[in-house]
Amino acid sequence: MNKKQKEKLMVIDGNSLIHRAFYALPLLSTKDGIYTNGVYGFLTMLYRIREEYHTDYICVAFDKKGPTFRHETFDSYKANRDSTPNELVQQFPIIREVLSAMDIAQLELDGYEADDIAGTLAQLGEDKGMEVILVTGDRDYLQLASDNTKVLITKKGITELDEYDREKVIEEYGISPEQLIDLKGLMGDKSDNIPGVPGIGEKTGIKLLKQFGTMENLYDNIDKVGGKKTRESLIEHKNMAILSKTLGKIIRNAPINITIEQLRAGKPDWDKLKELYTSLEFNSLLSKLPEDEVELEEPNYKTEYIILEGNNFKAVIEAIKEEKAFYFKFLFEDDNYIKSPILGIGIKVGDNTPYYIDFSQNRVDIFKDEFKKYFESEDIKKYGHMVKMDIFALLHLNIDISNLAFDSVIGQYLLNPAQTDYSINALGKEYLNIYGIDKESLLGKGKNKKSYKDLSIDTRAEYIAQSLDLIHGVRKPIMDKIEEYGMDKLYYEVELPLVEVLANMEYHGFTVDLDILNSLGEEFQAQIDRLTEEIYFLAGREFNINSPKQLGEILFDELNLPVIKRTKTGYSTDAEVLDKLKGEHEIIEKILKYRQMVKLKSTYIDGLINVVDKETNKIHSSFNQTVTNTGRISSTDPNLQNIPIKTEEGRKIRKAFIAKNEDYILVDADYSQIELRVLAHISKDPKLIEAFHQDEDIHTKTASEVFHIPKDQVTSLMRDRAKAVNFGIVYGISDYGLSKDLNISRKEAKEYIDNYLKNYKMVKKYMEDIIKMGKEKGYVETLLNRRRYVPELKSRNFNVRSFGERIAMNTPIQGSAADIIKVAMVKVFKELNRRNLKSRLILQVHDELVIEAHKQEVEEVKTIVRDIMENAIELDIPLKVDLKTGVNWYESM
DNA sequence: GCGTTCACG
DNA sequence: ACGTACGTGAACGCC
Repeated sequence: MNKKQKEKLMVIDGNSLIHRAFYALPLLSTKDGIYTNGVYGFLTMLYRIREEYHTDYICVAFDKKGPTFRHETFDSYKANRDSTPNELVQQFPIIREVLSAMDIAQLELDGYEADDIAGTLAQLGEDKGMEVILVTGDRDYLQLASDNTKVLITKKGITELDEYDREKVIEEYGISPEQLIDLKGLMGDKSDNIPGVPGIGEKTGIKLLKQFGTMENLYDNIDKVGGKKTRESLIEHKNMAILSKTLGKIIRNAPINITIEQLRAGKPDWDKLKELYTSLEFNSLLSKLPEDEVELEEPNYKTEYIILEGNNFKAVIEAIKEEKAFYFKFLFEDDNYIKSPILGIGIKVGDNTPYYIDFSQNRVDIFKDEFKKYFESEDIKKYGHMVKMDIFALLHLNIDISNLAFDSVIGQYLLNPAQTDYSINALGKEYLNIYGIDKESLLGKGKNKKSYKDLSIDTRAEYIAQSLDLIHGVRKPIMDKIEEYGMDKLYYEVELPLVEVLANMEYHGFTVDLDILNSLGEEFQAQIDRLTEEIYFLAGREFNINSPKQLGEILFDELNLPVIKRTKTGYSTDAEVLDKLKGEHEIIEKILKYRQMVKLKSTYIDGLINVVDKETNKIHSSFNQTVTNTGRISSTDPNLQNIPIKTEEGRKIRKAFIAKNEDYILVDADYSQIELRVLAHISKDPKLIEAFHQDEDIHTKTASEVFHIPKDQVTSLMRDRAKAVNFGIVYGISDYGLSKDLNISRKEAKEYIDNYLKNYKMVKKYMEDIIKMGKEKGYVETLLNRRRYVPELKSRNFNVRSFGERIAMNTPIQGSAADIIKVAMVKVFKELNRRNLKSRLILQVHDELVIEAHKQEVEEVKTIVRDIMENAIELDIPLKVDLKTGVNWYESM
């Protein structure tokens, strides 16, 4: 069957929500005295709801002024209602204007109320097989709840909503949505002045309906009603009961003249909305409007440039010597600089017009002859953007850069590590309001995307020149902020020098043995083939085991295994679920094994073989310095930071990672428990500090504290659990997370955590303080003043806020550990160079460095690396490094 | 292009 | 009452 996503319709009761907003908020007004609290509250709710429930169709229903059929049926309907206060009446036209600007349909109907419109549209929607969402503050709507219609009712205030479907109504009231109409007939409704039957309230009403089902059936069997008084009242007020039921029933077939298609969510008039929000002084809503329109995206900056031909470099070189600094940027054929030839270079000095040297016709040699010494000069500063690319090019040209003084990407990353676009155009927009030449308009996209080499030399020059102008423009504002935030040390001593280290790691690469990868691949493939047959046999048919959807059908529809968990698209079949199903069917273990093997084969065997340079047998990963929110480095194409180690089969892949030739060997240095040591230092917890000074086994120690038992009686199960507790502490603990990890009850998990925090009191205090500080300042910091902003801490949404709290607890720990190893990397790199050693740093895996060491240098390298890593940053606890050597990465770990 | 799953620290 | 562990990247299915 075609399971197309159902279309969704939302109907909002305008009157109800505006009333709710008006009474929930203080009487706000603009400086001109226009009351706005109802409008503001309504719009806040509207934004909130639309964020959570994305619907294809939306409309707002209003009550029509004047009498309705209910007044005609019953004179005193709503007779006791206070009239709407004038302060609120004024606000209705404003709301209507805003809704028009949003292009949201508004419906009203002579003789009917908003709920009748909602009821009718819900019926129409359900008939068309849609999912309907009704939003109101009026509990009478619950009679409309069904399997396909959800009713959202405002709880207290304006921010929280309860969601009801048929099941939830039954759960809460014990009777069905339809029976709520009968209930209203029996008990009446004070606010609408519907009388009902005197003496019958909610309790009695529900009891009666549970017994008799409907009001009609109740009267047919009136003798069976227990309680003399109730029975007599029912008989006496039978007419009123029936009338009340009629009044309370929401109409589902009102004569509305509209098709659902007309309610499709349209395109807002942004200018009009901006004008309205400005005049209403809704500043928080202004920020929800999209940034200034696309029209400004046209380039608004004209670049000048000079193309250097022949041998006339005198002017540039004089300027460089005079200024003692220059901006530079290489142009590659395409963005993948690791594989791509170099096309040319741009150079700019101070405010001067940028120069461009194209490398066609061997002009690269001329460039080298003229400029190498300035790149290598310690006295001349170099400024750039994404300088790692440029250093990569310089390494190709055998130029050894000195005095790198600015990289705009690195600067901006420190100012805001959460940013995703650090392109020079993005920075130009942010700092200079300059909209530069768009790369896409230059090269196109998709499969017809051009390469820079398809561009004329003039276009190449203009493009590079503009980048240089922008780098020049953003340098000062970025550096001012770096200094203002106290991050200059982190910038100049850690991040900027690290750029060169990473470029060298990428350039050098990690050698692999393809024979080993190939033969492991054959082993894995044989297992996959065998498992595939077995799984097909056990399932009774062939299917795509790799498709979670098809696998779900086999397991839960055909084999009828219990459903443990669902994803938003269907059954979940992840390892956690399969683990719980292990005892239920022998197919489960086969699937787990199959998944593991497929992962190893496709990602690590085929994936790695794909990226090996077949000339040199080397893999050149990219190490990205501006991706993570915490300060860690990431690795792509391929990711060398997640090569398997936890299972023996996977771990064997590391046998393929080798030193470049027989004169070399791998040295692997990893920090022992760096994050817990950092926690000890930051929290200053005396017990934790003492434990590390004694070099105790920290998980055993934790187990003995948490389980109140001497260390020599700690079992391996206890140690494993304590280890999980320690992880939890580092991640920002929650009993739920720990209980899931250990497969224990939340109560038990909470006991572990409480015990931990009772023992490590300063850790507890750290957790509380860091959350408080993060909330006050808006960000948290690492040991070296690296910042991460945590706006989530101020969220009113519990989940978002809790997430913020875990970020606040975890980031200083994870980020400080990242600071430490970065410092160590820079120092190791410099020291290997200073001593003119042949050994090279080739990989970092968060708490581990891999060095390809010359065999004659091994002992020296080990001493250097240990010394530098253990003393990278002075802390209250010792840092400990484990060192191993081996002919491959399997042996050296 | 997004969702699910799973590899690592 | 709420309902998740922190940080990443790649392969694959599916639309």
